[in-house]
Amino acid sequence: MGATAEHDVEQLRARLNDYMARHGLRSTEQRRLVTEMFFASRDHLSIEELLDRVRIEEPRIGYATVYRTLKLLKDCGLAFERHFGDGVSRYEVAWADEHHDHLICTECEKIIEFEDSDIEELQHNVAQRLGFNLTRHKLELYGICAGCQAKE
Amino acid sequence: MGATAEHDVEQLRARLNDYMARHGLRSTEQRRLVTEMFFASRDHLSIEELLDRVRIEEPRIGYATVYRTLKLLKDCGLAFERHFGDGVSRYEVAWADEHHDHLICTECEKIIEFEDSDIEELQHNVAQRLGFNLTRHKLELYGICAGCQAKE
DNA sequence: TTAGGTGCAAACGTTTTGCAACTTG
DNA sequence: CAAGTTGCAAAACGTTTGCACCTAA
Repeated sequence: MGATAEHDVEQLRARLNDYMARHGLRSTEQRRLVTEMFFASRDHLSIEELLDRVRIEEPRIGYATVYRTLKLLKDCGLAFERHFGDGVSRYEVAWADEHHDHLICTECEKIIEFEDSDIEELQHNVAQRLGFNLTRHKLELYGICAGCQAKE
Repeated sequence: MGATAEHDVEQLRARLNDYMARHGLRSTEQRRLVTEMFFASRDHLSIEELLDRVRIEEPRIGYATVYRTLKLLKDCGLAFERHFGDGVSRYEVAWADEHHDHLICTECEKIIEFEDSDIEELQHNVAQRLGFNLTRHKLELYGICAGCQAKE
């Protein structure tokens, strides 16, 4: 755990607990384990990848639990679900202080995250012009990364 | 068929025939039917919707054929595959002279297409800055459309 | 004590594949 | 006639669900 660029995990826990309390949901051992593992992840995890990590600590967890827990996190806005072309759903933590889009290399599958507030502003303009009240967006750029360009 | 805003279907056929010739693929009755129905579509078709349309003309076509034909069209760059959140893949024609993104109402599922060259320019800037050679992108804006806002 | 959660396995819906029969070039 | 294509049905895939048992509050 470095000292820089830490996100506020405590805030996520608080938001989750709040949501669970409001909905009469319970804080179980499995749920805590799955959410903590998820909050600690830095990637775009598939259910299976997350399950693998969780099972290191508690091998008896079934994957229905992971599905259900991620659905919960999605519902309370703490996880985003992404689809990058292969058949699987991937999830990433919805940090309160961060929004980013994705730049994906179609050769090596590397995924770079970026933020561009100019683009976001233009998106809001477009939506407004067409009468929409914008809630979220998804921007994915596909191309060949510098490394793969050099290899060719 | 109106006189305005016609796309060049002939060009699509030429590109397809070229691709098939280069890869030793054959022009069958089914393939022609599926591709023509697809080229004539204006929407984001699911496999099932396309199959329904095709079966009006030729009821004996199986859906594996439609899947395989759309994979072919995808491979030669004449069709784009889209995922809008429900489980199904949707396809749209990759017109050479057109590019657009999507604005999706999360209430009524209405999909509006738009183009914004300013956004596209910024996308290219971002990609360039990160060393990528951009080949395509996907931008989806989600929100509530004017009609659904009024209803609430 | 009871509403909610878990783990398993079966069910689900979409997509892919193996194969024998058929077509295209 | 050789190689590609089709239609069917079965398999595969990721995901969801029903249920009996368990557990947090």
